[in-house]
Amino acid sequence: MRCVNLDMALHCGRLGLMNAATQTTGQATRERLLQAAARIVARDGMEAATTAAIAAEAGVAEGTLYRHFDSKDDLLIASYRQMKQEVFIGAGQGLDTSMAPPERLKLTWKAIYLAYRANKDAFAFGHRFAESALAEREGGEAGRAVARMVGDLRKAGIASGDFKNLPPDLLGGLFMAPISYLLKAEMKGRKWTEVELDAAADSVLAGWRR
Amino acid sequence: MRCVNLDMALHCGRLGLMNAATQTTGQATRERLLQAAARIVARDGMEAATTAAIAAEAGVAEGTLYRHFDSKDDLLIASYRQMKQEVFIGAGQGLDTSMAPPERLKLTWKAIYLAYRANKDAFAFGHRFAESALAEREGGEAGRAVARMVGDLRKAGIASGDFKNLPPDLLGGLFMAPISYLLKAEMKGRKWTEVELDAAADSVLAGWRR
DNA sequence: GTCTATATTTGGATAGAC
DNA sequence: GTCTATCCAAATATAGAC
Repeated sequence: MRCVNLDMALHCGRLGLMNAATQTTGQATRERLLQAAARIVARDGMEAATTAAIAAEAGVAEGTLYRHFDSKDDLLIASYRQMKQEVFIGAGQGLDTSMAPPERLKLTWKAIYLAYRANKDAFAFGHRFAESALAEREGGEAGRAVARMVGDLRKAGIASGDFKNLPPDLLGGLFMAPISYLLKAEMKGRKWTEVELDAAADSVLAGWRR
Repeated sequence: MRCVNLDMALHCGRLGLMNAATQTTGQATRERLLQAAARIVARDGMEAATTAAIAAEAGVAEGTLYRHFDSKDDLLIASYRQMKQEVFIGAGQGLDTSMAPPERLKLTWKAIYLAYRANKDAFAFGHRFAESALAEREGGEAGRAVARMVGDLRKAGIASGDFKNLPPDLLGGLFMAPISYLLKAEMKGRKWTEVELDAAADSVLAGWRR
């Protein structure tokens, strides 16, 4: 049972009655705050991510938040960076970079799509955060991993003569944009079949091909 | 000179000193509120669109807002619908539906892109609004015009044998997603050349082609 | 390191004069 | 229809006990 609000906190034994054993949970608390923030934004939007809501969702007191972060905004930014990191570690695993670029593009595209789909909360959070004014304070560091992945792919394909020689950011856009679009549709209830996903990957590939 | 804050309002003669001639500005005030809201969201994000900020930007008192809208949320929704309406009226004008589907796709794609680019505020506002929790209350009515435009195009191209027979929402996504992506990049300072835009339109077309 | 309690500011919305 | 003045609730952040 998770401690998500005051009532449940009673049952979880965390109402000012901590002993020496439970007091060394500093890192764990920080972690719970990061995840709580992401969960709330994903579920109810940036506006809903108040300090009170985040603390309640994490099962800690509001004041505790400020022991781990300087401000609410700092917490949200930290949460965003961590999420991006985790999703792309997952997506990058097991991708063979030695195969032919067209094939590799399709597999990479699907891998990123599936990584996000496996964690829709992460995607919803990321999207909402990115559209908020807070994104400007983040500095864009979080997106660098994606850019590198796509950039490597592009180089290989241009070298092999498979892909158009277009700027990396343009090809990156043509690659990532449909992923976002399809995932947003999924969040609204649309279920894409395997065939449709494959067709989408084919279309992205067709857009890159010479 | 526009009356955007209290100081300027002094010079514009609107501090409780309205006469018979200026009192019949009901519709104009409503209009200014709609535009003020959009401008603030575009510039500083949804979080910045407080009743105080909107009223100040429109050059009216905070209380006046509630003479024209039931709530702040209603005002934002109304503003969003009006913006979508206006942008797509602009984009749809002068498009020849009798030309060959591939050519027509490219021109339509560019027309929508340019319509948004001509009014970046509208695009920024639309995007931020769409990612907010408020979007769920809007009902999706605003997007129907786009769906129809793309749907007609798809039918013509399938009939002529030019396009793949994929679901309308999938093709719609492959069509619209790059537009959003490229515009967001422009808002961050990237300038797309004519050649690059044409290449992007070609890629979208390639994705639709059989 | 966490909690409770509280200070302070800001936000949405209303009342009533003109 | 608009303004001024105000109410009330909610939000961020801090203080101080344990």
